[in-house]
Amino acid sequence: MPKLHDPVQLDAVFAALSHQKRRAILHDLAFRPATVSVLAEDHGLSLPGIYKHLKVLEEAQLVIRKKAGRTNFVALNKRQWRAVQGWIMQYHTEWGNDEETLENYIASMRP
Amino acid sequence: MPKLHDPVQLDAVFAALSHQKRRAILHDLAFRPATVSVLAEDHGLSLPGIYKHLKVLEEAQLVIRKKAGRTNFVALNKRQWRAVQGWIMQYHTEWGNDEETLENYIASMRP
DNA sequence: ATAATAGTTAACCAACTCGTTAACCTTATA
DNA sequence: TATAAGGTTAACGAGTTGGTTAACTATTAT
Repeated sequence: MPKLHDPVQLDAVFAALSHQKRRAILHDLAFRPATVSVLAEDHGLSLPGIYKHLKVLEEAQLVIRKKAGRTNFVALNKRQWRAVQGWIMQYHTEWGNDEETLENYIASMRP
Repeated sequence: MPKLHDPVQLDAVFAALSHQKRRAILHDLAFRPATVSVLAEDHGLSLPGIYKHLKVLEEAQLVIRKKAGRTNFVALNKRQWRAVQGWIMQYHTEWGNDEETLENYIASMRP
């Protein structure tokens, strides 16, 4: 599994994912590429509105774009998506009750 | 694997992860719980500074807290962390070159 | 009872976000 | 060539973020 390391990239990726419409756009793009105007239509946004979201997604490298004439196609960047999955999955937390763990820890800290 | 559904929660979780210091705090907490002041010290922040970050993490339910006297202990909320992993991993993208996929798609769209 | 420790809250500020409308550029189409 | 279609850019405004210092509350130690 590929993995992200650059903090600036990670900031950008998670900021991009922190907005419902951008997650919805990615969800769409997971099935098929789309044009800028179709995305605007489908997500109830003005063209400048969708444009900004796409810019955020592109700067996070979560999507790639390709111009064909005056039409601009957008697709999911699977490589980056897998990198995000890699980052998230590197933290394996064991099963167990947090409250209990914290109680024990506090108890162990008492003088 | 548990999974997140509420868009507001997802917004909060990814916004929380979109800041380097908060990711560093979570990284710390993955090993052991800590107090507010120790976290402030370790991450070079004033007490109000760390406090705000912890509030963001707590609202995203990524950490839990427990007061013991005047000391406030913070721990990773493993359940929520696993839920985030679940959300991320539900999108399985097959291996393959995006550029190529997009090229093919554009070609298939041409009149 | 006084003082120190641990944390919280308030107030402030510069920078950024997310939406808008209006103006503009580029590439078809009539 | 003019017009339309598809995108981009600029400018603005309400709201949020991330840090600070100063003031305050609550708990422990002397």
